[in-house]
Amino acid sequence: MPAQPAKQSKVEDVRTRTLRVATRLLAERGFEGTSLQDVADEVGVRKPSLLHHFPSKDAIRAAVFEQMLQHWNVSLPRILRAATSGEDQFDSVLDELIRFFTDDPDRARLLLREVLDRPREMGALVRSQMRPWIESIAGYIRKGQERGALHPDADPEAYVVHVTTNLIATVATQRLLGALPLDRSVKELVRMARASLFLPLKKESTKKR
Amino acid sequence: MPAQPAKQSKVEDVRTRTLRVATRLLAERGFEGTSLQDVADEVGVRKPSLLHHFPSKDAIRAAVFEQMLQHWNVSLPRILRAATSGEDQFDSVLDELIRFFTDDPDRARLLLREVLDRPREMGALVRSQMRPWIESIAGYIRKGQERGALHPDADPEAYVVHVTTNLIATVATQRLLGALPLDRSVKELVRMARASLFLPLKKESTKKR
DNA sequence: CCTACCGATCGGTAGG
DNA sequence: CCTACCGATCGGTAGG
Repeated sequence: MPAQPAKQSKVEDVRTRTLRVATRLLAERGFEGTSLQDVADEVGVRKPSLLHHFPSKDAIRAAVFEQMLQHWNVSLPRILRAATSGEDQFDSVLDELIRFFTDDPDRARLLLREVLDRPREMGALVRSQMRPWIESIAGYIRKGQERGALHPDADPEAYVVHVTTNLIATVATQRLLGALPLDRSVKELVRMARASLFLPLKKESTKKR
Repeated sequence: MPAQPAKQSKVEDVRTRTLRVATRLLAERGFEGTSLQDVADEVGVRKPSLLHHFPSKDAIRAAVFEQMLQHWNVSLPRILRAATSGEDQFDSVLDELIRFFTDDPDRARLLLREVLDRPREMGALVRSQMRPWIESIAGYIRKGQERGALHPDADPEAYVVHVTTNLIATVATQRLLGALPLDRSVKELVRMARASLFLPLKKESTKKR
């Protein structure tokens, strides 16, 4: 039965379990609120064993964050593809964005904590990694404005940032506050995003459909 | 020259200075990321002196938070008055809300951290303290919907929560990310809030003005 | 991946 | 408001 070689016989190795446990604890309690002992206890090893797999506590935080960035880089092509495809560009992009954060709400909490705890580092990361994505979406909005299909006074960059910020904050604080059901919050967020971007249909313009 | 009685001769007493310093540090670094030593150093006293004025570190956090709630309770009547006054109800309420958080961005950061760190306690507080305010504003929105002046498919409670959440998250992360200027972000937030609530003017309805 | 241990710092107390 | 001090826990290392 244990036919696999020893190196991969474990269902899930310590490194993988550490990342999974640390993601949850760092999202819930923050970096300073999470001790290596907490992580070790839930992983099921002794504290020094963690530091065999990661050189320091901060390296665990960095690895957790990078893992999230890798998930984002997997989702990003789908988002940008959605932005160039046919009709439902807007809903497709927003759906992918919603999926990314609702798939694992810890992503939203982790991101929010990083922004609060490490503003300079996150600012640099936004400028280098997120900016191109924001500009890409903002570019499509500008084209829509030139076609007369979108609100001409919308500020494309600020709009994209707001929709994203609102989504992250909503997902991060949702199950925590437990006030409104998440699907109801997200539905209203989508309605607000649409209503504040699309111009109401006039009788003249669109002919097809 | 030192004509004042000794009891109030200090420009600012230790308790007041502690609250001011702790507000900033707790907003910037969070509860677990701030030590009593950090606070004592900036206040300019020894650590045990803080614990003469406050029974514990958690009591300092609670006092800082309650001070913010008191500021909110000062602003709240102005907000609700704005909601019942004449024409510019919407802008007045939103202006007061914007003023509350931009007056001291640490309020937004503190609130966000509390929601992340103490979800259950904050959930209870929202339900007991914020709910009436949310319902009040949502009530005005419902009336507007019945008059046919506002988007009929808007979800009033979810709408109010989203505008507030977005404002808090935007102010909290603003100077930190340093991407868009705050006034530009806030301007777009107001535009989005208006455009997603008010129906575009039709030719028939309004006669006065 | 373990036991054993390190110096530093934590929140908090005693006692004046 | 201070000095002196407490036990507990922190991240991390030695060495096997």
